Amino acid sequence: MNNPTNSDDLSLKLFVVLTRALASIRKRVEEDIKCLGLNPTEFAVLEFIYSKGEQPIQKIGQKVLIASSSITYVVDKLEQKQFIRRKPCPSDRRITHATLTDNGLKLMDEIFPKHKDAMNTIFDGLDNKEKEVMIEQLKKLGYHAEKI
Amino acid sequence: MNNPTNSDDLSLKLFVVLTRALASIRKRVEEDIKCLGLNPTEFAVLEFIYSKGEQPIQKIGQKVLIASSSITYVVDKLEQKQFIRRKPCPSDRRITHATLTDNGLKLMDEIFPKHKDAMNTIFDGLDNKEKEVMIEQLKKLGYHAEKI
DNA sequence: TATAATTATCTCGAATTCGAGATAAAAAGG
DNA sequence: CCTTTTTATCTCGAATTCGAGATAATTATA
Repeated sequence: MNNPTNSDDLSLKLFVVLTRALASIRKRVEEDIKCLGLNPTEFAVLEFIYSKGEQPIQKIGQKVLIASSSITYVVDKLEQKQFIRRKPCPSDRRITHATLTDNGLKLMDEIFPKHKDAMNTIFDGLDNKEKEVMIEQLKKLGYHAEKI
Repeated sequence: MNNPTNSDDLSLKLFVVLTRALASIRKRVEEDIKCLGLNPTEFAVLEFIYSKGEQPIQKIGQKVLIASSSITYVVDKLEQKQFIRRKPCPSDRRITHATLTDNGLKLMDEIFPKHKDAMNTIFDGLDNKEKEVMIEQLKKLGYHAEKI
């Protein structure tokens, strides 16, 4: 327990535990989503447009952390599934917006509340206070890793 | 700050922060590794064999959390790079072990200490006490998500 | 023992992601 | 106004991962 070599490997161990915990969590989140014929990236894109309204494709990519070539692919898929539509921007012809179709809006109105419930179930291993603490600590970790 | 709607979305927020923090961290870890011509999965496989000695391919897959078809692919790559070698198991002819080559052992002897240093730098946003707390909380989260 | 179930690995095709580079439009600098 | 730089999106090919199913060996069961 208080083995002196322990502190050497705390970072390694934290990395492993972090990776595994998020893998377990993702598995559950994915289960919640894939029965709708969506993968996590597609859901994240819909979620972003749902909360912020129509968005330039490039902004979406930044938000869901994927490369520009990948966001093109995801938007293609969502357009095929009729959940979003591309809409050229009148004031800047480089920009294409993605906007929810009626279909997409109806879908999100229906599934988003359920999704939040599912998330609360998945994260029920911690109480609210613990979640708040972990959010702060993760931000610290993330900021630090970002600016190294 | 103490907005009453806050607690509703704590799980959602924790998921986002968790995802982003790990993404930032992974970017750094990947930088540390890719200059060796390895990707994170390949490194994890080498790390596992390095610490545990030669292992059945299937055990490696379990440890690094990838599907059986993927571990075949990764072991192929590492064999091409001459860092590991396949070795049939004499007592069970279904099993193939993967073992480090001299090359692979030399590589790991050289890079593993450096890797640990890099990890300590990456995780330097938290002190040891905070890391220990986070490890425990993440385990709770992971166990819970696992057994839902 | 013969049959069924399980286990370990592999093959194959599909899905998702990336990076490099193309194209086109807008902005900045002279 | 012309050139250069930046920005937004897309195309293409490669890398990585997965799931379904094949094969072969081992173990369990009738």
